[in-house]
Amino acid sequence: MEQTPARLTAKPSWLLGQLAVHAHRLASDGFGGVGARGYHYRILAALDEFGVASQAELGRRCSMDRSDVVAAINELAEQGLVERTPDPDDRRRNMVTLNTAGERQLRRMDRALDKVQDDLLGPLPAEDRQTLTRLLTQLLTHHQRGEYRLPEAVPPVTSRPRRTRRHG
Amino acid sequence: MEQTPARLTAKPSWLLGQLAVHAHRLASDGFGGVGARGYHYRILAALDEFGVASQAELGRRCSMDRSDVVAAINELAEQGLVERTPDPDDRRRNMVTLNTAGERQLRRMDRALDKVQDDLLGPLPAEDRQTLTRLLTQLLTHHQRGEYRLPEAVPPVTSRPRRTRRHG
DNA sequence: TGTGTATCGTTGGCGATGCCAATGTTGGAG
DNA sequence: CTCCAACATTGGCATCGCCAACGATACACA
Repeated sequence: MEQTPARLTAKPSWLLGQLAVHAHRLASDGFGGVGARGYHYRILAALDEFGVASQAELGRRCSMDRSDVVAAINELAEQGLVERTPDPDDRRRNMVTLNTAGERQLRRMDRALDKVQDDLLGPLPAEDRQTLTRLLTQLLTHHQRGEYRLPEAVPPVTSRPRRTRRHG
Repeated sequence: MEQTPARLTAKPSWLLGQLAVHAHRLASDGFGGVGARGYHYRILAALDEFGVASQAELGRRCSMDRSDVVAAINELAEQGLVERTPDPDDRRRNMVTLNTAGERQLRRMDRALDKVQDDLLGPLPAEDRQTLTRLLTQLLTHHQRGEYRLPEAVPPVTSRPRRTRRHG
C-alpha cells in the first residue's frame, strides 16, 4: 500500500468513513449471499421488533427517506417477505406486516451480520470493543439530537442547500 | 425520534455507518462551501504531501479507483487547481502537479475540515477523542492489510462477485 | 529481436445510500 | 368547510465505491 496523506489518516472523519466502507463491504457481502441489502435488513428488523407499522414509521425508525422505504417495501413484498395492506383506519397509510418468510430471512441476515461484527472488530479485545461501541453510541446519540423534531414554530427557511456540481 | 431497532443500535457496523453518514454530511457541507467534494480534498492533500504524482499513484494513495481519479483530476484541472502533463519518461503516465490556486483551495478545505472534526467529536473530552482515534486507526490498519499487494503467484480467481439486484 | 504481460489513462457503466421536490389523497384542527 | 399536515408515490440527483473494456506504452524474457 502506498502511503496515504497524513492529512487524511489523522482525521477521525477519514478513519470513520474508510472503516465504514470496510464494514459496508462486509455487510453487503453477507447480505448479498441471501439476496438482500442493508435497507431490507433495517425494515425487517424494525417490523420484527415493533410489529406492524406504516411506511412513514418505518422510515423514521430506520433513518430512511420515505421514498426509499417505498422501493425497499416493493422489493421485500415481491420476495414475499412482507405484506403491504391499506390501513382501514387511515386510508393514507399502508400497514406493513412481517410474515414467516420474512422472519426466516431476518434470522439469516442476523447470522450473517453477527459474523460481520466479528470480522469488523477483528483484532480488538473485548474491552476495546466495548469502549469503541460506547464512544460511537455516545457520538451518534449526540448527532441525532433534534432529528424528526415536531414542527414547532416556523419551519426553518434554512434547508441545507443542494450541492451542485460546478463542472463536469 | 421514533425508536430504532435494538438490532441496529447494538451493532458496531450500524453505529459506524450512521456516524460516518453524519461525518460525511458535515464534510460535504464544508467542501460544498468552496465548490469541492471529498475526492478533491484527497487528491490535493496527496499532491501537497508527496508532490507530483501519476494518476495511478494518486489512486493508490487516496484509496480511489483509477477512473474516479480521472474524473476528479478533470474537475480540479478545469478549476485551475492542478496541472496534468504527460510524463516524458513514461508516456503511459500523466504527471499531476499542484499549483498555487490548488494550495489555496487545500488550505480552505483544511480549515473547513478542522471544523468538521470538532463538530463530529462534539461532546467528547480530549481523552475519549484520542481513544476513539486510536481504536479506529487500529481497525483500519487491520482491514487494510494486504491491499494493493504485489502480484505474487497466480492472480486469485476469486474476485468478489458483483451483487446484482434480484428484483426491481 | 520479438512476444507476451503488466501498467496506465480513459470511457462508460452499475449499485448502494442518502436526499429532495412535486403530486394526489386523506385526516384532522379550527 | 377550509386549510394544513401527514402519507405514499414518482422521479430525480450527488457521492462514493467499483468493474470491464480499450488502446497505448513499458518491460521482461525467450
